[in-house]
Amino acid sequence: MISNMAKEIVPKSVRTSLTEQITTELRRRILNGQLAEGTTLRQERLATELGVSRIPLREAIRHLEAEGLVVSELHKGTIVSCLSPDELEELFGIRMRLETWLFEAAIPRMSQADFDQAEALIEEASKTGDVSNWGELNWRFHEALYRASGSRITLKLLRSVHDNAARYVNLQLMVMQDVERELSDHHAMLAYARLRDVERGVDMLRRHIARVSRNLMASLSRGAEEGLKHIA
Amino acid sequence: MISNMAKEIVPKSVRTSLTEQITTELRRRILNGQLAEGTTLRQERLATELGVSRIPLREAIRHLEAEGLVVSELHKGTIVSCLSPDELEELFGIRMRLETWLFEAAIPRMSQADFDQAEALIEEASKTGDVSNWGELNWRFHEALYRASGSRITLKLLRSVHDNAARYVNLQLMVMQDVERELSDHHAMLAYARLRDVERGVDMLRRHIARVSRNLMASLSRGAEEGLKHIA
DNA sequence: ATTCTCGAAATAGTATCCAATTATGAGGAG
DNA sequence: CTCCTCATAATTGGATACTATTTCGAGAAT
Repeated sequence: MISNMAKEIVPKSVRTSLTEQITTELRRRILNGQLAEGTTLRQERLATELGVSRIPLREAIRHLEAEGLVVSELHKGTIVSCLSPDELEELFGIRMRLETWLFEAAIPRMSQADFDQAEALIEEASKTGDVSNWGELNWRFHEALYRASGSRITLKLLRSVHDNAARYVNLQLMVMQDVERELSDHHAMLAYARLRDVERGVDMLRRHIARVSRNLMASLSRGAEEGLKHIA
Repeated sequence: MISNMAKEIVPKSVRTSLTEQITTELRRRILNGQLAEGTTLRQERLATELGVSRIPLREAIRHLEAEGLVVSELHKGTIVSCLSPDELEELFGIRMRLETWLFEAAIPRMSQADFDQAEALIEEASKTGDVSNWGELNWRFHEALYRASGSRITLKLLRSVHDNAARYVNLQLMVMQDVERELSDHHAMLAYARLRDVERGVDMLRRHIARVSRNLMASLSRGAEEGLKHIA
């Protein structure tokens, strides 16, 4: 009985398989740039480094492949995937269509707890100077805004979309000016949500996504020009 | 040289790993109902039956898990996932937002080959009496309509959404009347695309998705009532 | 009838081995 | 010097055997 209760101290929901832990770790490394795009994932090297065998490692790689973060080619191995500017823009197109939908459904249903959490996440993001986990905080803020919509599946899908884009967003210089603009957008969206103003809130979100996309694409093409200069 | 050419007779792109083959086979079984929702996937039994070892089988299962077709619980195994009516409706919501977007972008760019392929798929679907692969043909038709949009990522994502819904659509009685209505919708969408009439084409698609969703949900609630009657 | 215990069965993970393919690199032909 | 060839190393893909946990159900004890 006592041993049984002792077990329950660690609830089942937090016990995770090794595969899942490896997936999370590899995803983290890809998102923060530790594993840059194009890097090949060597099975034995990674397995040794992480102190695991190849079975859970390979399962984790398959999971990341399904998420689009890596691509495998038969007998050649797995590399961190590389998105073209068009594909990157496509991700923002998906965000635009799905997030405005969820936000519209969520605003009338958001609870005080939702508001508080979103507020806290803005706070946390404005305090931390660490750029490497901006993507994580950014996603958690957006998720907090949409969770009340109850759209579990779409949220899971959107997290993957955010993950795929976050690498490049993080990669951008992301000057402090940009960060502050993002934060002020977030403040505004939350404020409209508090007022239950669906129309202005959704419109704010729409312009927010459009601006982030535009800035990123502009930054990318600047980077491409720099690259050409470098070659010349 | 000659041996080199002989190799090329089988292009690299069609050589697939065992993991991929297993994934496809399991997905097929889930979609056609051979593996009903709630069924547990026994690793050793399946591995023996398919004549493979557990390594590629487990990788395939992880892939399907990422697609949402199965869910795993630590130490308990993997079962074919089960969607609630709300979640099913959510899938159609995603389709509505993303497919209208893609179709709008695709119509001005569709080639004669795209039209021909879509036409052929309608033909094929109207001839075959086999309901079990209606979902596959249905998806391939829609994909043919959207491919010209060039949105590779969104298409991949939508295929997964279709797969998740197809099980339930197939499960429905899907009386011949419904099938004919679907086919006539498809004909109309293709016709508007040929006319490059974006507005009417997209509107047709929108109503098409809404009707399929409505029919499915109605059929489900009828089924639930039947279930209650059966209990009583 | 309820609870407890124990053993069977399944999953999770490790270690090791082999086959198939790809990458590499030294050496030769032009 | 460059390009091609071919043997060899490295890597992935897959199979097998084994151990450790955990779940779950049958039967025993109360």
